[in-house]
Amino acid sequence: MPDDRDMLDERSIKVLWAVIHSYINNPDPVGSRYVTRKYAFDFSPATIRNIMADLEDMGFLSQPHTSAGRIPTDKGYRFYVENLMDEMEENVSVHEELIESLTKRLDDLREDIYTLLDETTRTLSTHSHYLGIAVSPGPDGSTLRRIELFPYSDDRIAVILFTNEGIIKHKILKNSFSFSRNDLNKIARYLNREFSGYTIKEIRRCLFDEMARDKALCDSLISRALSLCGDVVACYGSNVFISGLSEILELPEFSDVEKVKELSRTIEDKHAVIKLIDSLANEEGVQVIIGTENTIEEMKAMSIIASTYKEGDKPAGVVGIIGPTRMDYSSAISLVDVTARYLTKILDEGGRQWRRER
Amino acid sequence: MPDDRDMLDERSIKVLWAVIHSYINNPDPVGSRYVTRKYAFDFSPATIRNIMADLEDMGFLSQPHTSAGRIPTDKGYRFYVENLMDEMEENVSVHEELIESLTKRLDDLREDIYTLLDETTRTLSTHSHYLGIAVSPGPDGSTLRRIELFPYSDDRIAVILFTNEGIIKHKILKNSFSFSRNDLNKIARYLNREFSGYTIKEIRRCLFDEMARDKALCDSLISRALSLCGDVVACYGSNVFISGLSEILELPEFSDVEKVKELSRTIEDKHAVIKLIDSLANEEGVQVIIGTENTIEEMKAMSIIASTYKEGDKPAGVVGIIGPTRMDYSSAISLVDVTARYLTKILDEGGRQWRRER
DNA sequence: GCTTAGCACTCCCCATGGGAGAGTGCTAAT
DNA sequence: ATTAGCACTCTCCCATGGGGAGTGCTAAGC
Repeated sequence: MPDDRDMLDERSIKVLWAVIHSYINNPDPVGSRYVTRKYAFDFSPATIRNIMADLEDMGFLSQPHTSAGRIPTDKGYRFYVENLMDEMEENVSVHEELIESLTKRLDDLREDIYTLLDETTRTLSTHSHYLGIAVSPGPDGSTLRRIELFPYSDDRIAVILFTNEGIIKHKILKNSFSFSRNDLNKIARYLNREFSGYTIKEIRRCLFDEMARDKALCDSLISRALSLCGDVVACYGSNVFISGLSEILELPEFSDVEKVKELSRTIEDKHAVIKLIDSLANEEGVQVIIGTENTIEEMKAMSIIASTYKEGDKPAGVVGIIGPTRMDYSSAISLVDVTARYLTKILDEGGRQWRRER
Repeated sequence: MPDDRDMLDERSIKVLWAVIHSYINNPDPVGSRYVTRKYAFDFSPATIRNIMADLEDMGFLSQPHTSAGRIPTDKGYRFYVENLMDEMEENVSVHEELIESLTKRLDDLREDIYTLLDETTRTLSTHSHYLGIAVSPGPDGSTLRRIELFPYSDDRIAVILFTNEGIIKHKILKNSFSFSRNDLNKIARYLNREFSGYTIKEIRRCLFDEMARDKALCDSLISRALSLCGDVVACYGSNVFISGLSEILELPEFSDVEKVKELSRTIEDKHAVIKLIDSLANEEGVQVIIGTENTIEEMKAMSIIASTYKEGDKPAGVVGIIGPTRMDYSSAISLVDVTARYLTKILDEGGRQWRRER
């Protein structure tokens, strides 16, 4: 909202920033006297009071009750994130430490992205003291690298799926036919030739078309191969990783048990979380969702910082931080940014040799 | 403690049972008047008071403060679990419902034990309203069914491990040699011939012996095969699944946030949980650990009901429930019992055709 | 006209204290 | 051995009131 930006003079902006800055560090309503003293304004508390009253009228601040100090509204935080954060603060890059910690913890895991993401959420949460969250690539983020088949028991076969992103999925399929190992090798070769390099989503669509079109075509091995592939690809979904509950419980926001219950119910519901995060999956760079901007009722008191990590130049999955609206946006944002870039780099190194021109 | 049993006459036992029964349903200290009325004793409150005072002297009950009612001690619960539970209560088998729910949710998952166990904890927690917990088979619970190898990239190979318990582990190994697919097939055949049917732990020991003994023997393919196998087997560990935090937060025990923090810290530490559970892994039947009997400091206020599930007749992993000491032991125990048996059955059906005589 | 000092006012927070209620232990009577 | 009666203890709840922090408004000052 560039309008808002224009509505505020230098002085108001400074006051708004001071209130938010103070409130982020300490969740007490901020009073006029405190602002003048702590932030060394050349005005008396009375002047600051007038300014704060104006800011409240404009919707940037609010009062818990008459005769308490002001606290930022979601709109206030939004303004802060968009206009104030960078210019008011020299962005201290304490991120060497983070990168070091990421490197140390993640470097061995680059072949197994699920463990990798799980560890990532741990690192995010210990560094931010909020919830760390990660979503693994879904059907349109994962590119098939290879598929392997072999007999598992008399009537079952094992399918192993490798993707460029380092995801390894296995599935045991019950099959009415019994395939010889040779058959399976042939099928695997066929599927690899046909589908590797495509995303799971593309493969799904392709299978769908193929089957619709070629019902007549009855090369039985191929049609069996396709249906096999369909079975595996059908249940391909994102995984969600969240950690740091004990971190976030330390915040005064969660001294009320009801809040804790609400939060734990929400994050136990993976579907809700995926829905929440997926809307961000196609945006570039770090996304910030503040409080009520959120779609999930139980999360209206929380903010989300998220960014996609990529495989090649295609968005794969999402990493982020969930914390209270009173969040240290500045460091949270750079934390998420650095982490997403780091994951992208890891995937890049792992996937380079495999990426296929199309 | 058979001594205790003898120390208590019929009447005292009835009172003890009444106090525990009442307290389990409602966490208020139980008074003498309440006991006489609610449990239809033929004595006056004064008599009950005397009995309760005796029970307190013997350590079965305690008072939060003078002039409050009595609450059970851990020793009281222990006595209840060992002597009173079965005889005082007709064990209502509401477990058709549970089995149905297990069947519905788990039947499709029998080939993937991790998802299976995860769902199991969910079922356990929704039925008990406590925490559901499951530990997957560790090195001495898992029997190798099959090992598969194939090239993954120039300098890496993929190893897939199947166990009788339905565990499928994959690992990407960086290797200084480059193996041809043919080599890998040979190696896999060799390893399967040599090791399938043995537990991971046995394989570890065996590898160790072999390598020590046959350092001289330098059939290079075999020695490479062994070292390959060693790499995979080395990092084989148990997984822990826990769910139902939001269930357990509903209990009045957790109206204090400190308690919640403590609990969430504890269950976030998988190592501690494994340590806690592993001690039970070799016992038969359902185990009950009450409050301070526990080794972990933060869990002294909790009880654990756990049972091993088996593969064949060998204990594989553990399932259980974690709740407050004031737990509905009776139904928790049969819940865990039924669940463990069900898992055993599923494993049995999946593994029968594969079990190998030795 | 902007700024500020002064002041009355509002509202939260917390310590205090008293009363109701529940339950006990003891004693004396049955 | 059991029980009625009673004094006593302790918690919980609520009402009360003072202290403190902060506001809004008004009128005076630059």
